[in-house]
Amino acid sequence: MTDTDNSSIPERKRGSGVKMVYDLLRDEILDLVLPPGSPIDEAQLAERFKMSRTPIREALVRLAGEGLIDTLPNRSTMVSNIDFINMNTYFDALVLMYRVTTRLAAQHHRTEDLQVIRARQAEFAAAVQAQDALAMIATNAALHLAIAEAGRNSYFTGLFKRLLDEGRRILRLYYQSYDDRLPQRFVDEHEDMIAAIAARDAEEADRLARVHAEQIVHQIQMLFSRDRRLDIAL
Amino acid sequence: MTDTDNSSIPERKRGSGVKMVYDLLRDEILDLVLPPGSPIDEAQLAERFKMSRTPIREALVRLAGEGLIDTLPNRSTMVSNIDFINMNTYFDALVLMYRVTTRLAAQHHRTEDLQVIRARQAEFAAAVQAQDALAMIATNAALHLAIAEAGRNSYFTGLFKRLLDEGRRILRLYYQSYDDRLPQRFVDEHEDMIAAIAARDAEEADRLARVHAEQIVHQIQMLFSRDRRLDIAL
DNA sequence: CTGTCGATTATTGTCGACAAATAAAATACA
DNA sequence: TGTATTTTATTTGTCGACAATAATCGACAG
Repeated sequence: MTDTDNSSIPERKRGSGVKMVYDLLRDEILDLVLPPGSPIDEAQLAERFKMSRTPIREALVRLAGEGLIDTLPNRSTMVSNIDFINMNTYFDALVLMYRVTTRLAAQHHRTEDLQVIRARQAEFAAAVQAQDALAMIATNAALHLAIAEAGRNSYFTGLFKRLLDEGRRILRLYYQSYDDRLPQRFVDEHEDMIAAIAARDAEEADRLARVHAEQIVHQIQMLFSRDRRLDIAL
Repeated sequence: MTDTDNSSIPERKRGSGVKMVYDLLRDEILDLVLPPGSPIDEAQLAERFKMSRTPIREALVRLAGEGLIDTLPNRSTMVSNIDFINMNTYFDALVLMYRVTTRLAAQHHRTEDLQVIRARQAEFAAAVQAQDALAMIATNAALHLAIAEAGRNSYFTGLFKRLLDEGRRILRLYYQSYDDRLPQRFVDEHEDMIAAIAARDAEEADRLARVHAEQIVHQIQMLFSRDRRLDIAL
């Protein structure tokens, strides 16, 4: 698994290595390619990327800043665990952000925003049709971020993006539990939300977003209460 | 300003240097000791703290991750500017967090939480009495964080803490504009909020928090629209 | 006098090596 | 045979030096 051919990229630009390592590790962690608890070895990464430990270290510091890896002083560093204990508090925050961003979108969107939103919705529907779990996660996030953008509050958008990223691992578990048979229902709910936004009905948009979010959260909670094996596996 | 006597701490423990530099720079930035735009020189800091550039660099990476410093590649790094353009979006987020945390506190607090909250309120009142602006910022944040803790949602508490930290520089400008003659009104509003929490009246707690937050925001906006010199000064 | 080009300089990004710290292994001892 | 202690090994944290890059300064042409 360590024999990825990187001999084809012998030349790197100064300063690009950190970002490359950071992005790659981040994706691998969030997509559960590196499951929680996986050891992160600096020397190994240094060899793999043909660079010194210094830039590797910088990437790891950034990942640690986002809470994606845990570093015990002078000892090993590993992929951080998914916090199942505080999961409900996370979901509360997620529901709130769903509501707020959708409500603001209904209030402040412009006509051109709707085109972007509908395009994202079409992509999500396509992912659902194709039964591609990873694409569903990505396009769903893109759709809701497009809605958030239409709300014209960059701060909320940033918070929301952060929140979605943090939950990506949980969503990954959720969607893969579906075995890629998937919820057409989400597509319909999205359609209703978009309609409410277009009608500038803030209250209805808020309500629909709440129902939509709580429904997803409820299903995820069902999954984790039904299937305790996941706790052991991680 | 660079001749702080650090000769008295010749011995540092392995790994403590990064945290020391990080904490110090963070405080200096947030308290406007290092105003926005101040250059950050690695070599200078290395000499000042009698350590290599490597740990300095790690501290800077973390600060950059929080957006407190801006790093242009291969060139200088400086204290980041306060984002006055998106300030209103920040305030919206702040108001929302004030409301949510206070509402949750009314719903979920335990009796022992109230003791902590009242202690923080007393400290805030003392800071107001003493006309100590920095202490007011700190104790006000501590009070609202205590309320957030009582809401029993660690995720919201974390978000709120982050938000308050990010706004610390703006609040610093605000409070110092008061010339330390200060709003007894805030103390009273806090009292009302605490009473609503104690009575477990979520709606009233939410309403009071909203009024409280919007009132502060309004005053800050007044300050910045009245006093455009601040834009130039930074 | 002004603008462009090139050399100098200053600062960052990266490297390889060493030192400190901890865990694991090996050894001594009861 | 089991436990305590020493030794070894592995990995992290730190250092000083070097390489790359952009700003600065100055020479020179217009």
